[in-house]
Amino acid sequence: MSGERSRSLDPESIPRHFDAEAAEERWDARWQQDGTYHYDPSRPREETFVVDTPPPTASGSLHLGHIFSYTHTDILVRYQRMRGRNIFYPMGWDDNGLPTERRVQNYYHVRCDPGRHYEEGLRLEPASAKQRKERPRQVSRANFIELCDLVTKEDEKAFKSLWTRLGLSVDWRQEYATIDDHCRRVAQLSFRDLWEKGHAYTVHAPTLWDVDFQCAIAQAEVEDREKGGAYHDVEFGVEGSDRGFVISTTRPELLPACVGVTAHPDDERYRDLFGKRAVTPLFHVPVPIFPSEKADPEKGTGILMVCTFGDATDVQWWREEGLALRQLVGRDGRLAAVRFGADGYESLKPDEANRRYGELAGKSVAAARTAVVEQLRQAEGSATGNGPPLRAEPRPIQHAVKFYEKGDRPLEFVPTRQWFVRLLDQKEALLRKGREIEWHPAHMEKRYADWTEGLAFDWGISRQRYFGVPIPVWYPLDADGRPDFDAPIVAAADVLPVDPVDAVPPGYEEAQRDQPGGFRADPDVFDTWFTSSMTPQIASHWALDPERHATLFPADVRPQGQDIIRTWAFYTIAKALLHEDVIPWKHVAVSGWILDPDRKKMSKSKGNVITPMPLLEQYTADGVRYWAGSARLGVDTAIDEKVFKVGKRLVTKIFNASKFVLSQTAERHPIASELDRAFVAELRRLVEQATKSFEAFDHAHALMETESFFWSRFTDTYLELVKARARDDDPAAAPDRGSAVAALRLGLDVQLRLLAPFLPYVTEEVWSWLLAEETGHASVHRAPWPDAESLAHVEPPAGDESFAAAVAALAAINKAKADAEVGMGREVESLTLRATPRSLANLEPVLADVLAAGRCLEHALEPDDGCEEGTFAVENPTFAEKR
RNA sequence: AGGCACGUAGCUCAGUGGCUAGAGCGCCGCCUUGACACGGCGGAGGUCGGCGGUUCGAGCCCGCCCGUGCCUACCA
Repeated sequence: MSGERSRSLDPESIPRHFDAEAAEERWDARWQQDGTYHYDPSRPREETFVVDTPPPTASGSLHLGHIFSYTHTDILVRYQRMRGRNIFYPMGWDDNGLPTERRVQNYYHVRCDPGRHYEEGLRLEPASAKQRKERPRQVSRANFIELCDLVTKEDEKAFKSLWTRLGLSVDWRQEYATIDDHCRRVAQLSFRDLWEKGHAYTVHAPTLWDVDFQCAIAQAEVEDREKGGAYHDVEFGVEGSDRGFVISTTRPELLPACVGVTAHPDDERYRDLFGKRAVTPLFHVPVPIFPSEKADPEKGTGILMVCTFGDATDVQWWREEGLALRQLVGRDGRLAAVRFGADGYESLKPDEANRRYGELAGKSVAAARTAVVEQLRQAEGSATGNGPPLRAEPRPIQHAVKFYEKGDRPLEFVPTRQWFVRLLDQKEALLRKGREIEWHPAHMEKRYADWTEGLAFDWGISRQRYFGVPIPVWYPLDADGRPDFDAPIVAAADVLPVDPVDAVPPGYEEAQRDQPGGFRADPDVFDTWFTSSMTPQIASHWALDPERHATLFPADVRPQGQDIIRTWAFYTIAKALLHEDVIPWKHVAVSGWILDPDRKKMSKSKGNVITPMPLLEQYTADGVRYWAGSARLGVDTAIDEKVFKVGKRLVTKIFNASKFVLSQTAERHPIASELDRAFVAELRRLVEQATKSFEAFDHAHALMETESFFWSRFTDTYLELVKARARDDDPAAAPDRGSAVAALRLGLDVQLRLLAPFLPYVTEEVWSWLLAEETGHASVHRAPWPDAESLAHVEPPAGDESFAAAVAALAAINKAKADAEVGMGREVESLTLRATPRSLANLEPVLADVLAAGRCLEHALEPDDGCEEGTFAVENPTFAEKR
């Protein structure tokens, strides 16, 4: 050896405490400036790792759930980056949809009128109190979208600053918003492709309808809510007979919309009625009585009325039995004005029917219900002539009612014209694709499969909203001005994105808009999922840049929450299937829920949302990331401040231990002492385990193993054991000292790399002190992930047990000091170590380090076969006086 | 009602059929040590939800039950 000394850190140059907030700001700026997280488009697909980042709802509130799942993704990404992968990690903003619409309507006091044309240069100020009292200003869809853009830009800033503070290693050059031109183009191209392939169709049919938003809803947006209701027992008559029967209904207001009556074919009570006609009370409408397997003899009275439309089964019966259509509930949720006795509204007593219905028309569903019940109660003479048609007072029940997930009133089935994507004929293919994808945890695939198997409707993709991607379609109008829905004009690929309200279809002129013989624009927009189901293709520039698409699609991983498996994951898989018959990504990583300390799911409606910034300030970004990183994928996790605290403690410990290790200096010598070689062997096992865990998408396990090693194998043990040797000034001890300093530094280097994906700030901070220069890797986040190979230059230890023996012997000495209630720094004048001969043999090559760490002056060894293998007992210790 | 997951120390969680079931926090006691008192050392703390089965051996596998969460179904 040349006598050259290792470079070292002047501990005086390092602040006493780690200023995390300053470090976060400094490193965020530095990473941006250096392009540390930039994607390199020149590298091939095999070296690239593509993340299909969830675009957060820009107008949504920030809460801890965001931190949780996005941190999981970032940890995985940072690991892959250190493995040498070229990371494609974009960020999108999901800004179209209802939440933004509502905010913009309030903020500017405007309403969107899709029939209007774009006003160039329209600039609005936030509405004043005076303006709010006036009628809202009507603006075109394009202007409305501009306003939405303005508002969401602010929300995006808030998210971006949170993501930056949290240390997400996103490439901010790859940013998109689901309403921007590029996303609109991709969504409309998607529609074109589906139309050309025959997967998209338009039809006028009963559809799930929200009466407040006056908008169609897809199956995936429906949720059940337990609501109070009541069974109303209502007597019906039988045509040409003095018989009657009683049905039980929870929706008496639909009585005037009754178009049939059904019971189970085997039900003895009603068998003789099949084929006859029932007569409804109050309205005296004769309706067919037919048998149906779907009627449950156990429910209610076993016989029930079929209305247009009370529920999904009514829609089915209506189709299968060819029943009449009496659509009373309108798009606004109020009963329409109709006349009984007129075409399609047969009644045996039209005058009475119209008198009664006149009291209902124009009423909301709820108000009509009250009114009908009163009529049923008051009406004279039931069919059988014994009392009013309401045979008993309503019996309250609790039952599930379908709601739009963002809605306030129950959904209705209303016949409207909508666009659909055929999915029912794709179930098998969808299930196959689901099985091709690797789900983490694996059981999440079952959720997807369950949903897919339970699919009851095709995907309704048109929405009667404004802030969304317009459906790029016009309809030709015939000589009477009626649209031909069977021959839609779909905009050509090269004019996209297009708003058909402003653009004119080929072969027409603007003057022909809405004129007989002219054309009419489709005023609707796509379901927001229609766009967000394209996030992998949005990033890869599908259908626009084949070369980029080939490099970035399919993606490697889709991180997401379990609540949107049936929407985002499902629709994304469907789109990739329908467009290119491929899977959109190889892996899905599903994060669990955040639960509040009472184990309730955190949600805005429960009011138990925790905002992340105060936690970041109190526990540092690394501390918060530690909390997220310690939770496995798919496992629901309670918010527990203890865990944040532990994370912060780990950050502090890393800071202090690094300061110590890097300030040691010695002549350069190879790692040759037994304890040092034994430590490196332990380190090597850790590297193998952590790598294996990461490869299995188990970041939490990798963190646990690394953290546990750091405390119990490094700072509490190895570091204490070599401390004295690392500072030994005796020239004869130079090789041993050099070995110690080299091993300490290697140990720190490796552990910093293993912890870097979890704790990017503190690891980068201490890395920058010395290791950046020594290793030639300016950022620990671009340094290679350690592997067994990188530790192969250190000779394996002579014995497998020497490290464990050293740790156990030191623990025994520590315990002797604790028992004697003296400090760990106290010198031991003499002691006897008793252990099995084998344990003593294991201890022999590392004994000097143990005695130095225990500050033992005189010692004796006592072989004893009676001892437990691997343990040491300290006997007759005598302690020096306190210095 | 069906499905999936979970149930381990006071709390939060590890645990690959194989020694006496682990960690951290919290609790108790002790220690100013030279990287760190934002620290260290030691200790107490368990019927692994219950019952049965398979096995030489079960926290782990199988069956039933109880509890929790979620998904799906349930609107007459």
